[in-house]
Amino acid sequence: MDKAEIIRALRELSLYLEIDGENPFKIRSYLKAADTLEHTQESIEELINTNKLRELEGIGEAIEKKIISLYKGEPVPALEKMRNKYPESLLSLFSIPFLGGKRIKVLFEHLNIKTIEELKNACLEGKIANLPGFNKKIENKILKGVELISKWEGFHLIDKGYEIANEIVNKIVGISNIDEVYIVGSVRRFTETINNVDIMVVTQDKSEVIKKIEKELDITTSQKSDSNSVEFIYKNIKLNIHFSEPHNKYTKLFYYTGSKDFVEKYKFALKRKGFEVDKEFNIFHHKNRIEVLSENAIFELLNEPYLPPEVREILYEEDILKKRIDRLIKEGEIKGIVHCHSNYSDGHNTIEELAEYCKDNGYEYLVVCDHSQSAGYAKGLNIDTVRKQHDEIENLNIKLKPFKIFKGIECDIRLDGTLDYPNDILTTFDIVVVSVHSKLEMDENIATQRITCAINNPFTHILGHPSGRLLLTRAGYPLNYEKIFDECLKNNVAIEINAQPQRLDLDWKNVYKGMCRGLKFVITTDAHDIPDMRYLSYGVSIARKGLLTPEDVLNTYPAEEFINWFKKKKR
DNA sequence: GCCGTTTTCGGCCCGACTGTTTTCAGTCG
Repeated sequence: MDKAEIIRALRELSLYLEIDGENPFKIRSYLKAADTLEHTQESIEELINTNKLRELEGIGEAIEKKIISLYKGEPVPALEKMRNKYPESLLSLFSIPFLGGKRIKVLFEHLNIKTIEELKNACLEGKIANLPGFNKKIENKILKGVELISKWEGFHLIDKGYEIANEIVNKIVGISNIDEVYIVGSVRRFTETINNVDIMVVTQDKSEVIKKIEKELDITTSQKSDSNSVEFIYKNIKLNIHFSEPHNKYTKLFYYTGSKDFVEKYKFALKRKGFEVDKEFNIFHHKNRIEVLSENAIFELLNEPYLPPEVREILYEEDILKKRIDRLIKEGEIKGIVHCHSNYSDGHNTIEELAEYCKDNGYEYLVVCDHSQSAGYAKGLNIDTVRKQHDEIENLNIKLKPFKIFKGIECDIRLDGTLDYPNDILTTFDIVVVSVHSKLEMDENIATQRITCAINNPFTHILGHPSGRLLLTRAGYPLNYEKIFDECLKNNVAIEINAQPQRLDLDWKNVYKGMCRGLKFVITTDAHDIPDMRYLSYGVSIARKGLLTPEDVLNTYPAEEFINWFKKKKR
């Protein structure tokens, strides 16, 4: 087994033990060990061969033994026992809100419920309200959760899409008879979630290439196909391989990148200009096929500016789009990394390690934002720890000069809209990011009021992950965005674009709307370790989809300008 | 399960919400 599979097995075991009613600390120890392994740079081979597993936090004798067995592909008795006792499909029930190990066990033992489908039917028949640990309200909440999960079935986060798309490109690009390979579809356009990966292959020998791709990817079940595309399932994701020939690769690149509505709009515009467009997006003029030598050439036919894939959507006002399209923000323009967690709270790196990473990668500043005191689950900082952290930052600022570390905090917004520290502590931070982490079940009025109150707090600088959504897991609370945007403008508060792939919050459509109202943004990594820093590019893609330019994004500003923007605040 | 030790075993992250069981179990972040 490789490292990822071992980590999955440890987490699987912890879920089984939760159903089995084991000691909660034992359950947590497997999760902790999996977490540690995930955040360790060394390969699993190295850790085992140099006997270093036990040196890692949370890995003792028993878990070490299990990891070694898993690595060698030998059975782990504890895991085998659980797999024999409970069906594997039972674990999928953990994705439903309000279902934990205890209730899942009751469902299994009383009604033999093993799948989400069976759970849904039992809810609809009103069978679970009377079970021990359940009631009518919980039954309704579970049914609601099941319906949400079903809506997202088959969808994946964009990072998974990228990972799979790149893996496929790397695997097939060397196949003889393939001229070129492109990532197309929603992955190329950077939608936050995807339900398939689209790859376009340029070849003159389609049937031969299909066979070779099947062999290379070890997939044989071609689900359905037409003359241009073949559909497979690869690692649980729907994979479409589209084909083009060298002479029509750019029109097909445009066509398969989409979005569907965007392509339709351009097709219509071409027809209005006197061109003919066939089903495969070949373009003709007076029956003569036009040689299209780049994607840009399609835009030129319409005297339109080239639009990068991220903005090939139907949303924008034409004049706003045209004014901004040449100046869309680029990743290289980001000068400071904002909202990172250190090992003071639930991050895995020291502040110095984070700062060194930023420095080495050419950034000018870092804003450390650990969790505030009421976030006990994430080791939120009490007041003494805040002071200790500030001393450390001051010392590091002397050591690392001219690199600058700002004292930030991700401060919880409490249910009544107040912040999680008294004013005399809030005033010691350079940057206060305010976020909602708990009590998320709110209607639009309550949520808007709570967040408005936090925006109006004189110490607030940035509103963090505004919607509270976790993509494909949790919808987040509804908000009156117009009101929130206006309050931010009034109070000189910026809005975060959180680049974590499960958040991507603020949503790009709202980024566009906020930009139109004149809001300022900060693209943050919300990194909990150094590898998480790679997500910055995701945040930049969301900003580009929202048509942001560097002027709209405060962390493209040099350190002094960045911090001065917030000083305009009236206290 | 792990960890730190008074090296044999107690503590481990915890406050808040929910529904209803008026004292707590289950779940969540």
